[in-house]
Amino acid sequence: MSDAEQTRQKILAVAAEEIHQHGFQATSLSTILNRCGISKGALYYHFTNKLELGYAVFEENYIPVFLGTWQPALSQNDPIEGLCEFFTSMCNSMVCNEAVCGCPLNNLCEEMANVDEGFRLRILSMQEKLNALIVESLERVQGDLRDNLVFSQVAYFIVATFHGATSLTKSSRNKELFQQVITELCLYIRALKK
Amino acid sequence: MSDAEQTRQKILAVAAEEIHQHGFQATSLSTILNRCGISKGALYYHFTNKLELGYAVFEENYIPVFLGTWQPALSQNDPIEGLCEFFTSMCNSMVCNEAVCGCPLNNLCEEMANVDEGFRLRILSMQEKLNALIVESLERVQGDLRDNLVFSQVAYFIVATFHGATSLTKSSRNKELFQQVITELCLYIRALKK
DNA sequence: CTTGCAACAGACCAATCGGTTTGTTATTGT
DNA sequence: ACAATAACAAACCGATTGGTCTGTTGCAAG
Repeated sequence: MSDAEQTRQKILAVAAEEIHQHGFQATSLSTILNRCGISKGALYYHFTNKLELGYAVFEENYIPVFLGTWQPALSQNDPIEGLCEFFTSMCNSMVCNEAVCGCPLNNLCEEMANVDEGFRLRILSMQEKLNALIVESLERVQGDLRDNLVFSQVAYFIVATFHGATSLTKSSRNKELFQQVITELCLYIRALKK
Repeated sequence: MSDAEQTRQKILAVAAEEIHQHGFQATSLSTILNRCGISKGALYYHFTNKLELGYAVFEENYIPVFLGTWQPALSQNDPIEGLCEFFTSMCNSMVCNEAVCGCPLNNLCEEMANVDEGFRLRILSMQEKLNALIVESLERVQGDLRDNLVFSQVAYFIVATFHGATSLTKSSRNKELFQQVITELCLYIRALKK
C-alpha cells in the first residue's frame, strides 16, 4: 500500500471511530486531523469535503463491517439458529464501548436520514440489502417454517427490534436490558419454525 | 398567564419543534430567537444555558406528550387490544413530518444518551416509567395471558420494536414499512394471549 | 415622585466550524 | 538537469456557535 493510500485509510479509520462515537455532524475535522497527525491539506487532498468523507466512511468501512457480521449468521445451514446464536454471542461479547455507541448504521440513520439525502439513500440501500439477505435465508428453509409468514415483514421486524434494543442499551448502559430484548427476540425467531 | 410565562412557553414550544426536527446539538439558539421574535437576552433570562433549555423541553413538553399518548392505550380494559389499536391508529394518522422526524424521546436517546449524563438519566427514567406502565397493564390481565411470560422483558421488547420501526421509517420515508413492522408487532402482542 | 426590579433588547465576545489558498517537498518521467 | 506532479503543511478566511454584558423599558411599591 502506497504512503498516500495509507494516510487515506488512516483518515477513514479515525473518521469512522469519531463518527461512531459522536455522530457525523458533531464530528470535528480538526479532531480527525489531530488524531491522524496530519494537516488540513492532507485531508482535503483525499476528500473533497466533509460530506464526501462521511460517504466514504459509510461505504468503505461501515458497509463491509455490517455485512461481515450479519452474513455468516444468515448463511448457516439453519439461519434461524444462526441468527439466535449471532444475537446471543453479541450479547456476551459486547463491551461497554459498543453498548454505549450503538450500531453505526442505525446511528447514522437516526441522525442523517432526514438531514442529507445522500446519506439517506445509502442507508436505505443497505437496509434493503440486509432485508433481502434475511428473506433469502428464510426462503431457503421455508419448509421448516410456519405457513402464512410474510418473510419481508418478518425480516424488517427482526432488524427493527435489534436496532431498538441497541437504542435501549444506550440510555440504560445496561447489557442486561439488551440481553432481555434479544432473549425475547430469539423466542420470537425460533417460534417461526413449525 | 403572565407575559413572562407566555414567552417562556413560546420558547419551549419552538425549541421542542426545532430539537425534534434537527436534534439537540444541531438546534441553533439564533433560529429559536428568530422564530420566537425575541432577543438573546430574553432567552437567557428564562434559561441559564442551552442544556437547561433542553432539559426543560424534555420535562415540560416531551414527557407529558409521551405519557399522554401511551397511557390511554394501556388503561383500556383490554391493554393488548389497546396497544394494537394504538399502534394501528398511529400508522394511519401518521403524516409525513412525523414519519421523517421520528419519536422525540428515541431521537434524544440516540443522540444524547452518550453525550450528556443529564439527558441520559432523564431518558432512562422515562423509559423505565413506560416499562412499568406496560408491565402493570399486563399484570392486570395476567389471567388471559400465556404462562412463563417475563413481563418486563416483553415490555422492553415491544418498546424496542416500536422505536426500531420509527428508525426504519426515517430512511425509507415509507409509511408501509412502518406498517409492516407494526403489523408483525401486533401479531406478536396478540399471541401473548392464551 | 422616585426607586427598584422584572423582563427583556441587542451589541459584543472568544472559540470553533468547514473550507480555501498558497507554499513546500520528494519523486518521477524526459 | 529540469519540469511536472503527487502529497502534503499550514496560514488564513468568513460564518456561526453558545454565552456575556450593558442598556433600556414598563410597572409597582413606598
